[in-house]
Amino acid sequence: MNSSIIIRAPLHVQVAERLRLMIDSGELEPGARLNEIDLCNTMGVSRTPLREAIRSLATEGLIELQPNRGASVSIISHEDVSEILPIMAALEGLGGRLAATYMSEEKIAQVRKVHDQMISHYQNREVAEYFETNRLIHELVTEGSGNQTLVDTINSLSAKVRRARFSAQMTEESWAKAVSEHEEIIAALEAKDPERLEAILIQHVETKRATILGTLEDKN
Amino acid sequence: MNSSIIIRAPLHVQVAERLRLMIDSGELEPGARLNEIDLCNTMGVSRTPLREAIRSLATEGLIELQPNRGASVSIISHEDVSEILPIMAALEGLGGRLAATYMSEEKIAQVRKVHDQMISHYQNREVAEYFETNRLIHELVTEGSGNQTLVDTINSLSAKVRRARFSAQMTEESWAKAVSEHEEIIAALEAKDPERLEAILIQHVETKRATILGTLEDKN
DNA sequence: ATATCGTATTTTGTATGCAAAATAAAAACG
DNA sequence: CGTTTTTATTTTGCATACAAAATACGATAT
Repeated sequence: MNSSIIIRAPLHVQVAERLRLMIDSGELEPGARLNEIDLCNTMGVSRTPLREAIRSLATEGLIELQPNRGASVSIISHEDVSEILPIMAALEGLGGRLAATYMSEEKIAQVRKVHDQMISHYQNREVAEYFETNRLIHELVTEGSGNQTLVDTINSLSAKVRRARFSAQMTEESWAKAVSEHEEIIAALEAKDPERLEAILIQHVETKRATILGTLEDKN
Repeated sequence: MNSSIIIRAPLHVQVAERLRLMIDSGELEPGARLNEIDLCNTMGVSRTPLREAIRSLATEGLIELQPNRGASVSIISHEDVSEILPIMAALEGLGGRLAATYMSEEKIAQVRKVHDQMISHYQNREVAEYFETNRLIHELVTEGSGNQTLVDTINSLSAKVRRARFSAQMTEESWAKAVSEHEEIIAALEAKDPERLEAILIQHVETKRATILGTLEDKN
């Protein structure tokens, strides 16, 4: 009885993941057309699984389909970000409220640990590491809600906003504000104060909104 | 110059729509396996577009994929509904808040009209018509937010909950409560009171949750 | 030189074919 | 008989082939 059977994911799933990565990393820029044959060659697969993957990403909204004209990486506009952020605020707020209620001590301690790392990265001005730990904290808090549908929904929206690439434009001032809000987040979480955590997280997204919309170049 | 070119949707889109309809109507029951060849025959298309459509619906969550074992209509569990409804509450609340702020007088009047129809259907105990007008009101309010991403997100979640088919179990009491909440919804909208509309809509979903979870049979 | 038309090439859309995996059926064994 | 093993059938996964649409190119006319 071998219970550890290796089930390798179907090609269309692997391809979808790889495409997602290429889009997220910027290797495939917004607006870039996806030539099926080229992608098939670089990935070493046939068009069938590639096209299936493209359809998936299209329903996720990462890719746009034009009949008989192929697919292209969807362009995230100023307006899109304006629409998405209020939704994320509401959802992160909900996530925080639930997390403050249901999260275990161990998980909270883990968030605290990552939080301290993030502060350290902030002090050392290690931008990439800061953003990664920042992202991880939000992920951990959201997961702390115990609501997987919520996690998935937020991740889907978050992936779109991330592609706007506003990060570089962050000022010293807005950065400091974000960090101070994070101090409040961890405090509310440790105090297990749902209403407070919800309010802070909503405010936090509002700060993010101000930062992004102040600097985002609309390429439409 | 013919500017009204008829662009017929790609087969995989048509197939996806048809599958969505079959799932929503119950023609394809939760858990039902999707035999590719059978579906190809009934729809008169080849496996390629069918499979592309299946992949799309899978990423939407309407269908579940098992590697080498095909696709089946995903089963909406008690737990899924418990996860989705708080999210819908937050999002409908947000939608209402925005709608109360931005919705035009004309649009509000339109909602009032449908609301009055709904009340009439309620009084005549016309269940199907009641549910349809009810759904339409929520759709109009959400659309009144002017946030298309929000509309799409809510619709996607709503489609999943709808498949739980709890409607028949609605009691006279919970029905009356839902109607009375709708009176408050229309009042808050006409009064253009964002906070109040948000609060009522959140409460309204909570009422729905109580109704559903009290009656939903978990088939897992 | 520019514009327009027609042709060639590329690219996408759909169907089909083959291989591998899973399921069902049948045979062999206890 | 029931259980396992073997074989056959079905079903899915992936690749390829062909058709239709779109794009690129070039020739012709103005």
